[in-house]
Amino acid sequence: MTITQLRYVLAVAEYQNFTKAAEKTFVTQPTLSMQIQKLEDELDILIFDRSKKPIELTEIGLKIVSQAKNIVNESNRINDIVDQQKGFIGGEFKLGVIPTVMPTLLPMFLRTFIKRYPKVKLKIEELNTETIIERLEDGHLDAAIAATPLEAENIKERPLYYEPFVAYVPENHRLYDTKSLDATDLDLNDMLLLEDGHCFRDGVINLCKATKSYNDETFSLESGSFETLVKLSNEGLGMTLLPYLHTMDINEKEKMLLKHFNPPSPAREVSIIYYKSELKMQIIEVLHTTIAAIIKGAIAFQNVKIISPIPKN
Amino acid sequence: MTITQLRYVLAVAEYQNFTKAAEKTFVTQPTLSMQIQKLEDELDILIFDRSKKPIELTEIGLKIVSQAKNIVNESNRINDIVDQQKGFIGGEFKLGVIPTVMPTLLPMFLRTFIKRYPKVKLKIEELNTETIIERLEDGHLDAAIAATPLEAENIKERPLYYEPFVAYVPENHRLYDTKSLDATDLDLNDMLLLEDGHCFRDGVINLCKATKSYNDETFSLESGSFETLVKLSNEGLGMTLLPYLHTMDINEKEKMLLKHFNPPSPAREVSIIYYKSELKMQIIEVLHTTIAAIIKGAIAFQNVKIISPIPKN
DNA sequence: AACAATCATAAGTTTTATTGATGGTATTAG
DNA sequence: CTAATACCATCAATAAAACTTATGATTGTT
Repeated sequence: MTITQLRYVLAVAEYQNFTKAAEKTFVTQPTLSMQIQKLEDELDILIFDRSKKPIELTEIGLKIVSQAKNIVNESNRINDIVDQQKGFIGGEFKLGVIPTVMPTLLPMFLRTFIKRYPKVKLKIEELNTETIIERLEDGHLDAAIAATPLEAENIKERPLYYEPFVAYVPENHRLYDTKSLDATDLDLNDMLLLEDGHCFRDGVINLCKATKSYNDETFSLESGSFETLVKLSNEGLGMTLLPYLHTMDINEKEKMLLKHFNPPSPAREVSIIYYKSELKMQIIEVLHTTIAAIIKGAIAFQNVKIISPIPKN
Repeated sequence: MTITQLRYVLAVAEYQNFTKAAEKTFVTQPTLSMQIQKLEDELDILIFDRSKKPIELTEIGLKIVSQAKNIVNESNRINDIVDQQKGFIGGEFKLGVIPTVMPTLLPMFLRTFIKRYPKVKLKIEELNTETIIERLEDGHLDAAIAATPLEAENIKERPLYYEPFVAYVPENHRLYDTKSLDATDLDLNDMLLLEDGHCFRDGVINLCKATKSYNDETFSLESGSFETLVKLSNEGLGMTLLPYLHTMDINEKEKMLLKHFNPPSPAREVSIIYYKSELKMQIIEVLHTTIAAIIKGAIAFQNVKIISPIPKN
């Protein structure tokens, strides 16, 4: 049994296909066939049921894959240990970012980060929370930035900042003349939301549900970007909520229409999250430090109430 | 990096000597030199400081060894998984047993066990508790039978049975005429003990200390076997304590001199113990079942008070 | 100074991993 | 029903690696 063989097994298990797995592991298909057979011979069991299309794991194969992940993870950690000892911060690092954080946070810290840690080859991908968790678990992401708390079993979280929700209330809206705004004033029926799949949408729904009953079918208009949401709002289609950082780059006229909540303002917790194996922890560490430091200049400390990003019911 | 290389590193770290490590891993010394150098090159660090005699681990080498143990352990577990799936109970199994359990317990279960699990190649070694813990931690033992609780960090315990202490009181002893015997009646000053290093000795000392003050220097006579102890006792040199199972094979005349304690009788807890990695757990499982079942016929359930086998102070 | 112990190096051999070519089988499209 | 396709296994050849024996270098010991 070799670590290489275990890597091959993991690849085939993932792609359910020897040919694809071979590409991903940068060897030819016969190599995979032979090495996996060799392992199967050595253990005197079948890991894959090749009669099924696509290929399937056998009962014992499932257990072996699970253990193989352990072993491969633990062996990857040797490199981490060495890097840490050398004080080396570098190598490829795959970071996932949720859509509603991507455009505001990234420009703020990216320049600083790559200047400070030029040896880190950051690969950033915009993904929704669900996909992020999957990819953290299968090792396709090293870490991610998402709204928390997630209550995901194998995922650890380290909060970066707390971003208040800010209301954008157009002139014709029932709340336009309200001097002071509370979360309890919100009503899903006259509010514009992001389209399904955004955790910020779920956060807002949780926020409203917490205070009012609502009718599931009245969400009439939805969009994928806050920019569109603001424009739709200007057209008199309802108010909307924006994360604080997004309110910094709308124009002056529109800024007049922003209403901050009375403290404790509803807010989302934005964290760097990573798989429990804690691989590449040094890089996660410096990412955390860099982002947390930069955000401190942008969001003043406030009394906030964290809204869960997970859809309830 | 290969699992083999990691095994070599562990061997050299253990024996602090390439030549000896080579023997133990069944390869020649140049193989070790080359493979370890190759790993060091790949990681671009030095694992061993070869200038020291005997050879020493570097700072980073220490961390790598610790992680290598993880990896090797996890990879050994693959075989366990396969065996478990196959329902196979077999292979070499190294069991340590403390001296005061060895002669009574072993004859009781060994025949049954090897008959029931003929594929298990049991290697049994008599060792004191301290050595047992070391060997469990470095993987030279798979499990052991010892008096518990041990409060050893990386060792798990599963109690097998509770063995009462029985007093052997010769005719001239101050307690000879006592009808009912309590732990509080004991005094280290007129008692014969096993020589230093036996945990049964420590248990007895704990038992006495719990009730009476004592003088550390009065232990005048000590022996390595209960048989000798009984004979010395017959010579009028004091009473002694025996574990219950040892009282079953002394002669009839001597049996008259045995005094059982009033309940709750002081007793030792005898457990099967193993390293936290839980390798070869299937065999540990069946050992536990076999021994516990057999002992049930020999020791009736009693109200007992467990005495710690660990020397206090 | 000779010796022993111990690790490194070198050269040659054996073993293993990998590849490109090909074959067999099941599935799908025409 | 046949041709095409997708996909894994097998084979033979090659490249890479692991390992061995022999030997050298260094260090500490008698």
